[in-house]
Parts: sequence; C-alpha cells; structure tokens
Amino acid sequence: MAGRDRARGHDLAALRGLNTAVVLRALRQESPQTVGRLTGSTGLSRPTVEALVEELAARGWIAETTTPPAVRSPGRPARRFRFRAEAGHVVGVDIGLKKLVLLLARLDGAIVARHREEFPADLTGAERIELLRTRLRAFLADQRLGPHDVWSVGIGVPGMVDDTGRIRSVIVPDWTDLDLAARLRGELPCPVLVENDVNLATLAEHWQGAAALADDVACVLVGRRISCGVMIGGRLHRGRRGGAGELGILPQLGLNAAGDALGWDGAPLPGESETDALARAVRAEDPKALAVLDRYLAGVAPGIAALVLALDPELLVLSGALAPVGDPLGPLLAAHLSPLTLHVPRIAVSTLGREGVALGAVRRALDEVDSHLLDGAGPSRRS
Amino acid sequence: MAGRDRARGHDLAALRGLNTAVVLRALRQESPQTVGRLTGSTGLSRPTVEALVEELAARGWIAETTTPPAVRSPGRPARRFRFRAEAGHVVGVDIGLKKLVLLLARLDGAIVARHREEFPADLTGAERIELLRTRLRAFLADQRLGPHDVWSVGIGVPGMVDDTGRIRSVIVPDWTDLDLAARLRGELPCPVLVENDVNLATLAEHWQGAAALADDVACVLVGRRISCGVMIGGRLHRGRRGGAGELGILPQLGLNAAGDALGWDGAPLPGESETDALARAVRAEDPKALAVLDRYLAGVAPGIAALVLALDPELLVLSGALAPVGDPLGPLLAAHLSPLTLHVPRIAVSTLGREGVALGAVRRALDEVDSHLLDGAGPSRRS
DNA sequence: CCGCGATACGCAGGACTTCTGCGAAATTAT
DNA sequence: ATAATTTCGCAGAAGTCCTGCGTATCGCGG
Repeated sequence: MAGRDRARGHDLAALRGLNTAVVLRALRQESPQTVGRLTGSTGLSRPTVEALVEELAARGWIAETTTPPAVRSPGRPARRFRFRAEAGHVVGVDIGLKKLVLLLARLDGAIVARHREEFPADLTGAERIELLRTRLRAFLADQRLGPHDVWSVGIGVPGMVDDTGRIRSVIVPDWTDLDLAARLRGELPCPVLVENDVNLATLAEHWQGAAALADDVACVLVGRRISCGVMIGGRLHRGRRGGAGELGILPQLGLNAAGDALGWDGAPLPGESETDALARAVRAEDPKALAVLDRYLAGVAPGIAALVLALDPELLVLSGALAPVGDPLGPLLAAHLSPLTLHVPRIAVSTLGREGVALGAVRRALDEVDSHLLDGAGPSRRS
Repeated sequence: MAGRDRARGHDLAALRGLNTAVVLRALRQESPQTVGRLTGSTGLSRPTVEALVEELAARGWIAETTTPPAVRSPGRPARRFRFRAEAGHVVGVDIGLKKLVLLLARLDGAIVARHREEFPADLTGAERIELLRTRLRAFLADQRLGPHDVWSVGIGVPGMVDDTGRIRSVIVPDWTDLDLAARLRGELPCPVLVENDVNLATLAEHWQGAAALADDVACVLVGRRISCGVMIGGRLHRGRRGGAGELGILPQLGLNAAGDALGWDGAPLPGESETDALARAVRAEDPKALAVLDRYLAGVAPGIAALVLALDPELLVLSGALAPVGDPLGPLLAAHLSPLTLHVPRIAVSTLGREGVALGAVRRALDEVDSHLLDGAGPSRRS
C-alpha cells in the first residue's frame, strides 16, 4: 500500500481465468446449478458459461449430476453441474496442552471425520509432535486417504505465532521458537499453516458461528486464562508478532488475576473441570455459583473494556471454558462493561463447543486452498 | 464476506476499463512517462498502451508534454504523457475547537494553497458552520476555482464520527448528532467526507509521514487529551461507531488523568500553549521539564500499552501537541512501555506539524476521487 | 554534409474471448 | 399424437490484445 506496488495489465487469458474462477465460486456456493442459473448469477452469456463449465468439468473441478431434479418442469431438462467437493480434502488440527482434535473436511467444508483425545499435560515437545504425526497418519489411513488427497492442513496451537508460522510463546513446553509446519512437511506434501488457537476460534465463529454476519469481531476466550482474537473487515488481524489481543499481560487490567481467583469449589463430576462444574451450577441457577461468575466477570471487565475501546467491534463473541454457561453470560458481562465503555457492543456466546478451534483450522486450510484455486492443473478424477 | 456477495463475470469492455485504469494509475504514480516505459510497467503491449493513452488524452485525464526530456538519447524521441494533476482539485479541512485549516490540493496531492486561522473557542455550533462556509468560499474564490473544480472535500473534526458521517461526540458545542456533510452540500456539489481528526492524522502519517512504510499503525495524539487512530492492513479502522482507539475513557488506564496532571509552569512565550512551552523546555534540555514529561509519559503508558497489546502494531506514531519534543519522545515512552507489553513496537514521532489533520483530510478526499476514477466522462479540458 | 545505428511510431494481420441470434432437441402437458 | 416450453449447440459478428514489419526521427561519426 505504500505506493511501490505497480498494477499490471490484463490480457484475454487473464479475463478467461477470472471468469472461470467466477463460475467455479458460484458453483461452490450453490450446487447443483443449471447453466441458465449460472448465467443469471454471473452475468455472463450462456455460450460463455457453457464453455467454462465444459472446461471446469474436464479439469475435474465440477461434474454433471445424473440425479433428476427435485421439481419437474416442462421443457428440455437442463444439465446440472455441481462442485466436486470430494475432489480434495483439508485437515483441521487443534493441539493444546492436553488435548488433540482432528477434523477432516471436504472442499465445501463438510466435516467427514473427527478424532478427539486427551493426553497427559507433561509430554515433552518432541513427544507431542510425534503424537500428532502418528495420529494424523492413522486418521488419514482410516479414511483411505493418501498424502496427495490432502490439499492443506491448518493447525491451532496455544500462544503467539508469528507471521512465518513460528511459535513465539512459552505455553507448551519445548515448543518456543518451533516451526511446527516444517516438522510436518515430511509427513504431507501440502501447505501446513500454524496459527494461534484463539485466532482460529474467531475464524470459526465468523464462518459458522455467532459472528456469521459481522465483519469486525473480537472473540474472547473466557476461562482460567484470557486471550482474544481480532477480526477486522472480515479478515483476521494477527499483529506484527502475532500478538494482537494479548491483553492478559497488562496488570492494570487484572485479566489473569481474575482467572486465578475464580475459586469455585462446588463438587465436580468425574472428569469435569472446575470451569465445567461452575457452568453447570450456573445453569442450575445456583445463587452462589452465579455470584462467583459475576465476581469473575467484574474482574475481567476492564480488560475486555480496553479491547472494546481500542477496536469498537461490531460484535463480541464469548468462547472458551465458560461458554457452556450460555445466554446469561452476555447480560452479566454487559452490566460490568457498561460503565467502562462508550458503547457496549452486541455480545454473543459461542455455540461451537469444543471443536471451535479445529473448525477454524479447517477454515484456515480452506482459505489457503481458495487462494490458490485454479492455479494448478486441477484435481484428479479418481473418486 | 458472509458469502452472500456473488461475484459477477467480466466482459471485454470491463477488461478494457481495467487496463485503462491501470495505465492511468501508472501515469499518476510517475509523470511524465513514455509509451515504452508504460509498456514495461503495465505488462501490456505497445499498441494497446498507445490506444489507451490516446483515449485517456481525449478524455482529458492525461496530456502530452512538449518540453524536451532531461537526458537526450539517440533515436526518434518518444512521446511523453503526464497525468493532468491540474484537471481537478480537492480540499482538506481541519476544524477544531478554536482553529481552522484549509488545504487545496491537486489530483496528485500537491498542495497549491493553504489557510490557517484561530477563532474564539466559545463560538456556537451554527457560527462555526457559518465560519467554515464563508472561509471555504473565499478560499476557493482566491484561487479562481468554481464549485465544479473541486471534486471532493475531506473534513476532520474532533471526536467520534459514525459511518454515516454523523458526529457522535460532545466535544464541539452544539455539534452532537450533526451531519456536517449535509450542511455543506449546498455549498459544493461534490462528495463531502467528515472524519475523526485523529483518524485523518493517521492517514496523513501513512501517506507522507512517519508511517509511510508500515501498514499496521497506531497513531497516538499525545497532549492534554489522548486519542488514537488505528490503521490495519493499510486501511483505516473506524470501528462500529467510529470509536476505535478511544481508550481515554477507561479510568484504569489513567490516560486523561495524566493529561490533567501535566503541570508544567515554565514561563510561556506570548501566544504559546502549555504543551508548546514544555516541548521547548525539553528541547533546551531543562531537567525539570524532562522530569515533567517523563512523569506524564509514565502516566499514559498503561493506556498505550493496552492499545499495543490489543493491536500489536508494526509502528506507533506519536503526534499532537507534544510532538515538537521530537526524537527523545520515543525512547522515553519505550522505557515505560517495556515492562507492560510483550514487545515494544517501533516508535516514531510525527513531523507533519500542525497541518497533519488537514493533510489527512486531503488524502481522504483523494481516496474518494480514486474510488470513482474513470467513472464519469472525464475532466473538462479548460486548463 | 551525409550515412549509419538506434529508438519510437503506426499499421496490418492473426488469435482469442465474449455476445447475439436462430434452429434443433428433449421433455411435460393436453 | 400434438402443442408448448425450455434448453442445447452452432454460426456469425464485434471487440480486445498480441506479434511483426516497414517507416520516421534523432544522435554520432566520417
């Protein structure tokens, strides 16, 4: 943007490529579609769309459907084409201190396989990597997918990740300064994209969650630790060192202090965490639990207010360990924010559950595929 | 971005328009240029560039230069074309509580006239508007410009402005909820764009100032009041209600308290403000002044740290009343930020002086022209 | 003063992409 | 079986870009 980028002109071939992409995207957004419908949505003439569709089919991106249409209409039946979402797959990974989530998705984002497991929090860095590699290998083998069937992998990790994909925080033991993508390069020949977990949760909320209709979003992970993801203009904002939204550090705002002082001692169910137990008690309208939650929210309110004042977002999404509390969370937090901000944004609670980060990793991987759409020769036609 | 926008295909005419814009932009970036040079920078063939250049000249956007080139080379002399920056003008306005700045710029951003005046701070809202109208009229008359010679006007005002251009703060008396652009619509038939003053200062820094090479920038106006402009990805981020960067409100951060407690009582020169006097004393290396400044910076550091943590910007630009202090400001602030942030960004001090906001208003007006470039029939060829 | 090399101009021809329009094909309804 | 309807497929035309060749205009050297 600093004026050094000179725009280059376009020739006929570029025009053709542009229109090809337009048709493919239209078809991906809604499948199947007739040529006539594509004509309407793209603004191109029928012979043109026909030619493009023919080319896309030959390259394996789309296919003609043989199933009859739902509603029968008079006249010659239109040929119907669909985006071949099964032509490739992407993987979304969420690997934290003690859990691993794997999602396998088709090119249209439909999840076709999932895996979740917990593991001891005291694994070494090398052991974690090895765990990820073996599980990933087995996961793909289960689905009878070879290395070339996966086009892109997104990985969410706790803590800051800089713009080269290198991990910049000390949350996971031995992973500081690790280039995780490079370590997996041997496993898979496709792009591997490492990203901060909150950022991916934000992407997921914008894709399928509470933030689907907003483009300026702050997503706050509320739990023992607090961190935030920032989306501006529909695009993730990472910051220079990947540290955007890391307000927890500032002692004046008391974010981490509030988390440490959560202090809910209600009896947890077997395998239930403190935050889960608290959320359950609040849902059961236990007044003591409500008081604990309220005190906690009062503690984190200044930090969230700072984020709100800095960004003035359209929407604030609450996610993380306390999201199971559900709807009451919004008004409770809003009451504490109100005296601290000019304007309390709309607040929504995440409904994506424990797969939010992995879902965001899928979205990230799909974005990568999207940015190189039509670059190569097209998918193979095996399936 | 929520998937509801369907991309439309392009035809030959669109391709032509695209290439026309590419040539015009290349020519605006560097004038004059020969056809051969344009061929290189746009990637188009010579006959194509020639035809586009012919068309642009006919429409009045560019003109052939007659002056001989600086260096003489063998061979037939190449025709040279230049962007007709004088084909239109834009106006940048900075109107505050007690000052008015007007800048007149050509289409290439060159400032061709300036006006600055101070007025009593206790004017009513209507008087302020009337003052602006009369001064604007006289300003244009001085330059022998009619209403149709001005293509766009940018206006910077203190306080929040929402996305419809309506003023949303109570800083200027009677201007709350004012639609200033609508009030000037009768005066000039061109687009009028009202914007928060700090945001425009940020634009100016990114255009010609300290932030020319950065795309993620936070610009802090340091003085009695503190406010911040936020630029992300080279684009201004206003926020839902135009309130992005308004961290001053949060009492935990102590921004305004620090400003109120500035407390420099060194003898001011005639007509000099307290901050100017302080800046002068610091430049003269007065140890007491330095101590006052340092205490002030210590007071605002938590607020700026919150901004830095929220955004993790590439660059922090310090502007406003204390900018005349100059280079020492950066290290002094950095020392206070260091214990509060993960990473202290690069800090630069504005050098644009008192015209920064008006310059940003010019940039904003030029952006407006740019977004509608080639829309109409082209400029008239009078000049 | 004239010829030579160098550079740019201008035009013609060809290739590619898109649009408009018409007749043929395939299905449903009568 | 026939009519109506919708789509398909092809031909023709217009527009845009590229390659290539001959011509025009300059500086330099004999």
